[in-house]
Amino acid sequence: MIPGEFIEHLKRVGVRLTPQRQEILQVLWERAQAGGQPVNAEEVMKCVRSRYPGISLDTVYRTLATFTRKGIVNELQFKDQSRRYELVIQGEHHHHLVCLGCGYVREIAYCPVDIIERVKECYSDFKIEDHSFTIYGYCAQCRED
Amino acid sequence: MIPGEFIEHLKRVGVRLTPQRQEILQVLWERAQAGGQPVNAEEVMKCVRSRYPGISLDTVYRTLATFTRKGIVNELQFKDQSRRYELVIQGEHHHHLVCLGCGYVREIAYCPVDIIERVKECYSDFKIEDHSFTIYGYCAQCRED
DNA sequence: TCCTAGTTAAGAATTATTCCTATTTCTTTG
DNA sequence: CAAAGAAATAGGAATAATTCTTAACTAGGA
Repeated sequence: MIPGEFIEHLKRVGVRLTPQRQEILQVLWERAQAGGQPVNAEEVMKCVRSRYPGISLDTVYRTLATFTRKGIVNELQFKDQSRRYELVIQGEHHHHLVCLGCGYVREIAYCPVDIIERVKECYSDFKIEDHSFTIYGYCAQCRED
Repeated sequence: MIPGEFIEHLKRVGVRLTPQRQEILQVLWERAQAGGQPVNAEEVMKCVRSRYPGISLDTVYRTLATFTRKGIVNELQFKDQSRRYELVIQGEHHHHLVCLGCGYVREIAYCPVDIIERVKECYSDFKIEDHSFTIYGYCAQCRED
């Protein structure tokens, strides 16, 4: 999807289209194109402000939450204390390899689907909504510390 | 390990033994015995204060960080914003099933070791330290909302 | 017993996120 | 194309979680 298609999608699911939301979407899109490092709200605000100066941090948080609820954004929580976000590229699913030194994030294509299936069977009274799998460690640059 | 053995272990690795630390360890131990719900710092403080009234929240945080570094405690980060901790029972390794409604945590015995191995090969320049795997959803009580 | 490096309490500071409220603005409908 | 209503926004205050600062204290070795 390109930003335009996301916007179509948002309209369809009844999300009102404001310039703030469009700019936020644009930033997420550019991030995804530029290697896919997840962003936190603060970073999104800074990027958006270069084009839309008045935007408030609260709006960024609210919008990211809305996008997450509508399924076009993934909300990630790593060991550091801030939430990070990434655009959901349709047909793609991945997990993360996170450097504890510099915070750099790489995508892992593998997903433990087999375990999720097993859990679905064992705990049939539990309705699975989501899952996260993250590997932490040190990248080549950071390991010599 | 019983608390005494943890204390031996801490002494061996050069962690000074203060009454605060002993009480915190005791609380973690009792939690582990009582079903293993991970605790956050606030809860630990409350429990400890019933026996050691003066303890500060800061000490709890520092101690939990120390225990984590020494490998006797696991620090967990779920989608809610507070860190949770659990005693490391030797020879045991597990992941978590977390209810997004009530926050109840169940242990999952399975671990995606195969994927971790594959990642170790693919990204040999990355030194893996740790990993987390969490499944989110709604438990039987919470799913009827 | 004394010494000292490591530890603590208390409160201030920081960081991340959410809430409040008056104002503004999309979008629908007339 | 104007009006109305619901939803969204800015700005700042509030909350929550965690960390920092500093002076006083203490465990454990000499």
